[in-house]
Amino acid sequence: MNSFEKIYKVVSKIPQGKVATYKQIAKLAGINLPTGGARVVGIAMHANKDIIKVPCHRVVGSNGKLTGYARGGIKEKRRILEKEGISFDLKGNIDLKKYLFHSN
DNA sequence: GCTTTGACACTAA
DNA sequence: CTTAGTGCCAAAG
Repeated sequence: MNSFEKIYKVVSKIPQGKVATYKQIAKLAGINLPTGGARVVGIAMHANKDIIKVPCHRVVGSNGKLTGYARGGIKEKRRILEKEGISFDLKGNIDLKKYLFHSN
Protein backbone atom coordinates (compact mmCIF):
# COMPACT_ATOMS: atom_id res chain seq x y z
CA MET A 1 0.00 0.00 0.00
CA ASN A 2 1.40 3.35 -1.06
CA SER A 3 1.75 6.19 1.38
CA PHE A 4 -1.06 7.87 -0.49
CA GLU A 5 -3.48 5.02 0.13
CA LYS A 6 -2.68 4.98 3.84
CA ILE A 7 -3.04 8.73 4.08
CA TYR A 8 -6.32 8.68 2.16
CA LYS A 9 -7.70 6.00 4.43
CA VAL A 10 -6.76 7.91 7.57
CA VAL A 11 -8.18 11.17 6.26
CA SER A 12 -11.41 9.45 5.21
CA LYS A 13 -11.67 8.21 8.81
CA ILE A 14 -12.01 11.75 10.07
CA PRO A 15 -15.62 12.27 11.25
CA GLN A 16 -17.60 15.32 10.29
CA GLY A 17 -17.11 18.29 12.57
CA LYS A 18 -13.57 17.16 13.39
CA VAL A 19 -10.20 18.08 12.00
CA ALA A 20 -6.75 16.50 12.01
CA THR A 21 -3.29 17.94 11.50
CA TYR A 22 -0.97 16.85 8.72
CA LYS A 23 1.50 15.59 11.28
CA GLN A 24 -1.19 13.61 13.07
CA ILE A 25 -2.34 12.03 9.86
CA ALA A 26 1.21 11.19 8.90
CA LYS A 27 1.67 9.41 12.20
CA LEU A 28 -1.64 7.57 11.89
CA ALA A 29 -0.66 6.60 8.36
CA GLY A 30 2.35 4.86 9.84
CA ILE A 31 4.80 7.53 8.76
CA ASN A 32 6.44 8.12 12.12
CA LEU A 33 8.44 11.16 11.15
CA PRO A 34 9.17 14.28 13.20
CA THR A 35 7.90 16.67 10.59
CA GLY A 36 8.73 15.42 7.12
CA GLY A 37 5.74 13.10 7.07
CA ALA A 38 3.43 16.08 7.16
CA ARG A 39 4.82 17.12 3.79
CA VAL A 40 4.00 13.75 2.29
CA VAL A 41 0.45 14.18 3.51
CA GLY A 42 0.26 17.59 1.84
CA ILE A 43 1.49 16.08 -1.40
CA ALA A 44 -1.07 13.31 -1.15
CA MET A 45 -3.85 15.82 -0.60
CA HIS A 46 -2.80 17.93 -3.54
CA ALA A 47 -2.41 14.84 -5.68
CA ASN A 48 -5.77 13.59 -4.46
CA LYS A 49 -8.49 13.79 -7.06
CA ASP A 50 -11.11 11.92 -5.05
CA ILE A 51 -12.05 14.78 -2.77
CA ILE A 52 -15.30 12.94 -2.16
CA LYS A 53 -13.51 9.97 -0.65
CA VAL A 54 -10.87 12.08 1.02
CA PRO A 55 -12.24 15.15 2.84
CA CYS A 56 -8.96 17.03 2.62
CA HIS A 57 -10.79 20.10 3.93
CA ARG A 58 -10.73 18.48 7.38
CA VAL A 59 -6.97 18.51 7.32
CA VAL A 60 -5.35 21.57 8.88
CA GLY A 61 -1.92 22.68 10.00
CA SER A 62 -0.33 21.79 13.36
CA ASN A 63 -1.56 25.06 14.81
CA GLY A 64 -5.10 24.63 13.47
CA LYS A 65 -4.14 26.93 10.66
CA LEU A 66 -5.55 26.42 7.20
CA THR A 67 -2.83 25.91 4.66
CA GLY A 68 -4.37 25.37 1.25
CA TYR A 69 -7.04 23.69 -0.76
CA ALA A 70 -6.72 22.25 -4.27
CA ARG A 71 -10.34 23.03 -5.04
CA GLY A 72 -11.64 26.47 -4.09
CA GLY A 73 -8.73 27.68 -1.99
CA ILE A 74 -8.52 28.50 1.71
CA LYS A 75 -11.66 30.60 1.40
CA GLU A 76 -13.75 27.69 0.22
CA LYS A 77 -12.11 25.36 2.72
CA ARG A 78 -12.98 27.64 5.62
CA ARG A 79 -16.57 27.78 4.46
CA ILE A 80 -16.82 24.01 4.30
CA LEU A 81 -15.36 23.61 7.79
CA GLU A 82 -17.86 26.13 9.13
CA LYS A 83 -20.60 24.22 7.40
CA GLU A 84 -19.31 21.09 9.13
CA GLY A 85 -19.94 22.83 12.42
CA ILE A 86 -16.41 23.95 13.17
CA SER A 87 -15.83 27.41 14.61
CA PHE A 88 -12.94 29.60 13.56
CA ASP A 89 -10.69 31.92 15.48
CA LEU A 90 -10.40 35.61 14.68
CA LYS A 91 -7.17 34.76 12.93
CA GLY A 92 -8.97 32.14 10.87
CA ASN A 93 -7.58 29.25 12.89
CA ILE A 94 -9.48 26.28 14.29
CA ASP A 95 -9.69 25.27 17.95
CA LEU A 96 -7.73 22.04 17.83
CA LYS A 97 -8.43 21.60 21.52
CA LYS A 98 -12.07 21.04 20.62
CA TYR A 99 -12.13 19.81 17.06
CA LEU A 100 -8.89 17.85 16.85
CA PHE A 101 -9.71 14.28 15.91
CA HIS A 102 -7.68 11.49 17.52
CA SER A 103 -7.93 7.92 16.31
CA ASN A 104 -9.51 5.88 19.07
C1' DG B 1 18.36 9.04 -12.26
C1' DC B 2 19.00 13.71 -10.58
C1' DT B 3 16.97 18.35 -9.63
C1' DT B 4 13.14 21.20 -8.21
C1' DT B 5 9.06 22.01 -5.80
C1' DG B 6 5.49 21.46 -2.22
C1' DA B 7 -1.75 21.94 0.99
C1' DC B 8 4.27 21.19 6.82
C1' DA B 9 6.64 21.58 11.39
C1' DC B 10 9.74 23.71 14.54
C1' DT B 11 12.98 27.25 16.34
C1' DA B 12 14.70 31.79 16.45
C1' DA B 13 14.39 36.84 16.08
C1' DC C 1 1.85 37.42 17.25
C1' DT C 2 4.48 37.71 12.62
C1' DT C 3 8.35 36.80 9.66
C1' DA C 4 12.42 34.24 8.40
C1' DG C 5 15.33 30.20 8.15
C1' DT C 6 16.16 25.13 8.38
C1' DG C 7 14.93 20.11 8.17
C1' DC C 8 12.09 16.38 6.55
C1' DC C 9 10.12 13.08 2.82
C1' DA C 10 7.97 12.10 -1.47
C1' DA C 11 6.23 13.07 -6.10
C1' DA C 12 6.72 15.33 -10.54
C1' DG C 13 9.61 17.14 -14.38
